[in-house]
Amino acid sequence: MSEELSKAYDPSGIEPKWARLWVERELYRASNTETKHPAFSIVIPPPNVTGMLHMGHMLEHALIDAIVRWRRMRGDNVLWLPGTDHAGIATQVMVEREIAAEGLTKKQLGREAFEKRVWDYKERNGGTIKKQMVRLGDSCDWSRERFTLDAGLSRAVRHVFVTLYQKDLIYRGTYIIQWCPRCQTALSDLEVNHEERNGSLWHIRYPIAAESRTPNEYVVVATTRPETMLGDTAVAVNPADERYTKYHGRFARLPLADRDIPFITDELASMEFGTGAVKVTPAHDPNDYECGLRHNLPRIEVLDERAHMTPSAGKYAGLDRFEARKRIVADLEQLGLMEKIEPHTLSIGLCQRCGTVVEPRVSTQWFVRTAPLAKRAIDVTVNTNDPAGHIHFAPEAAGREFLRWMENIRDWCISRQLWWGHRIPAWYCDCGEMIVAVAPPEKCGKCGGSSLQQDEDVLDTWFSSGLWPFTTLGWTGEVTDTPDLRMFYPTSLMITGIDILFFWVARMVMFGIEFTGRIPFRDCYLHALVRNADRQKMSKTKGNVIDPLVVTEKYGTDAVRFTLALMASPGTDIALSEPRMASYRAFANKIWNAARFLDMKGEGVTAERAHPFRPVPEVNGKVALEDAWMASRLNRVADQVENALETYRFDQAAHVLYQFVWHEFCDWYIELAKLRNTKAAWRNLAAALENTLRLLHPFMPFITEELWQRLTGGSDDAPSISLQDYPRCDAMFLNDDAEKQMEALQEAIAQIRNARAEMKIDLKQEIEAEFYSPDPVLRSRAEQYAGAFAGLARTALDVLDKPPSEKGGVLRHAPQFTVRIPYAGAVDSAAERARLEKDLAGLVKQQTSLTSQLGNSEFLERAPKQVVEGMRAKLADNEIQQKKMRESLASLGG
RNA sequence: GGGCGGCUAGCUCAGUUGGUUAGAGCGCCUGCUUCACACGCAGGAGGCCACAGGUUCAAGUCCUGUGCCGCCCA
Repeated sequence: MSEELSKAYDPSGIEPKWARLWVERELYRASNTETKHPAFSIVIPPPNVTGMLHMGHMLEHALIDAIVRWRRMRGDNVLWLPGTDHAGIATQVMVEREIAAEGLTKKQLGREAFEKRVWDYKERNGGTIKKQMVRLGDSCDWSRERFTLDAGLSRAVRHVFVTLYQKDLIYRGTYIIQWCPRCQTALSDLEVNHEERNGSLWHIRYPIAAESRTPNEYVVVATTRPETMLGDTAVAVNPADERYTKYHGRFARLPLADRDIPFITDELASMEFGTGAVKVTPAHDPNDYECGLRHNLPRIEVLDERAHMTPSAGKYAGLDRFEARKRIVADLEQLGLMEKIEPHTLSIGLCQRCGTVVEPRVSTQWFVRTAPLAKRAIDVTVNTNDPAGHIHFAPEAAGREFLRWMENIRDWCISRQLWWGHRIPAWYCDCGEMIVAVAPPEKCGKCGGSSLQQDEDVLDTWFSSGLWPFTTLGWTGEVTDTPDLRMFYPTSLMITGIDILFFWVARMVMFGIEFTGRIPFRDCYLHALVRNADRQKMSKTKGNVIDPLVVTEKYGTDAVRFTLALMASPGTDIALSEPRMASYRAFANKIWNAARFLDMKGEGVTAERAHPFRPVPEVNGKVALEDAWMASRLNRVADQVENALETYRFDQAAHVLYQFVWHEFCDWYIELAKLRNTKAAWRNLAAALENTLRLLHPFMPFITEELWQRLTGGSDDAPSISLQDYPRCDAMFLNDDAEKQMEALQEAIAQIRNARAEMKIDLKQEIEAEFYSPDPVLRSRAEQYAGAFAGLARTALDVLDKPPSEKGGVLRHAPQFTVRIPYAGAVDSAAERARLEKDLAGLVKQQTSLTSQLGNSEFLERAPKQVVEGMRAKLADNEIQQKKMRESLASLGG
């Protein structure tokens, strides 16, 4: 190691350097020809090309990168393919805003010029994500970066569209759809969020039409949307509702519109809701639309694409929908037609993108017929033998959610009235013919005319991202076999947010099976949302956003990554807080200082020597207990981390590593090495640290790289820790005896420390203690490690070969040993007594429960032998300890 | 309205197929500049595992119901 390490870890001087070098050296370039190692592939959930990374991305990337680095170190041929999404509406809105600042609208600009502006915008802002990902150390293969509007990917989109159309899995039709009056586009059902709002239920009198000849006769309809009444074309009552039987076949006079509308009988009208009579507005309500079809009702549009009243609304024409509502309600009151107004909570649909209340609207759109596609998607999740493969979801609840949605799937509206995206490959001829084709047709196949207009609309962004796992590997529809596809498809794993399970995951599965005949990924891990410390959703408007780059600068990327991994409990949102990140910055600092300590000792380790950790013996030819213990612990930890990562338990993996590094490696192994101070001690310590760094690397890539380079010196053969072997458990090194003996010694030291603290004995003061164990091996270990007691507990240990006979002082018991501190002078007998009594009470409680269980014949018969034996042993220990404690109490007097 | 998940220490969360005195981090309390680290060391306090029933020799863990919180779908 060259220059000295700073006393405190400062990530800012280290992270950018490695971030840059990892990319420059192209360390993470995947090979599509190598066959010696299994391929492991993962495609990035493409962020919005003009966006910035938020905390959710950082979580996602921390998890992906952990898996990817781990797999790579295990020797897999790993591909993490990066890229971005054109994000239709989001991007278009940004550019619209930009040109609005210049006093322009997109219509004034025209389609071509507008599209050019968006591309300009993308050029200016499109690099941010990549820069951020590089900075965070994401180990992806930048040579394979993709964008959803790349030529090949666009070709694929057209091919898929045309193919589905030919198979009648895409159709064009006029239906009622979700419409955002602000974004001026159709939306899929998924893009509408429902929210409970306090509204009103207006009870309006609809007079019976003049032919009834009964003056002032009326029915009351209850509605949450009075402004749509001008578009009513019927009043529905339930066929079973006897209250209204007399109106069957008759008409109501629609107030404010002076039209007669028929009474119809339809299940739409619930006898329990409102008055049992409902107005039917087929042009503006999905249920009414269906009802209108059943009864062949006319549709009268009274709201236009901006949700303003149309000329059909008579004197209300031109008014905004909410203003129209006010006027209509006022006018009805004026006319004495408002029976009553009840408060009512209702669920309203909001545009996912802009929050505007959406408006159901009848229009001609393109749809994907999803049911046939969903069938296979269901099968690959429930059937392990589907020829397309089997997808495994984690956490499992996500898989169940996926299934439920697939089973109730509805057709997908895919056309969007935007100018940014994949334009629908359909052309219309003046003769009325429609041509759907991958390439622009030259002339109409029916009339031969060449005046063809391409469909104005673009496709839902999720349509192209649904193809992402294979289009990014070179699939275009015409090209279906590339070296990348052969090597990396189906991809191994998808890690993405649970919030886009239906938007994206569902569509990838359907498209993947339909077009490649195989599942797009084998495993799918759905992560939860990142919230702030108060469990609030982060939002710019609330101003409670934690910016990943800000906290990364403040605490270091490794600390933030580690926090996210540790908190990624399956199915639980992450309540991210700064104190938490600070504590893992402290963890990084701890690691740093452990390495710094070794650095000061001048102990480097070469890579060869450390693979795997094989402790060198002391000069007497024996491997020291703590070295055998460390070897055992390292291998066990490697095993636990591997199991955790294989099941995507990032939290467990991180937790195990944290405990091991801090409370075993640092608290004990380093401290013992200091006391031992032999060449073997330092060499083994360095080698164990090297192993530990490799174990940590997937979670804390930067600090481990920096320290590993310093520790090993690095080399051309070993340019990065990220290309070293990941430690794996070798059962040869597992050593239960060594672990048990170390634990006993640790426990004895802890007992003495505790006693000292209770007795308030200054640490500078050395004391004496007697140690006895019935186990001769443990006695000899205690003798051998007297130095540890001296160094770590400031205690001169006297190991006895029979239980302490002297009275007085303080006795501490553990199942394996007894410790007596004959330091009578300082004993606070009242406190000691209280303590013993408390412990004793605990033991008595345990004894009671144990004896009652062991006295239960059914327990003895039914419980496994192991459990019974364990309890017997426990009871024996318990009784011995109680006896010892009673003696101690007696010796205290009083 | 339908479905799902959660409720464990002051806070955020673990807790394997039911098995012996329920764990961690942060925070809190006490004492420490012990020559890697005060982003630290040592010690400690703190829990009717939401509530009520049930199954079982044995329940934080399984079942039923209730309450509260959250999410998804309509």
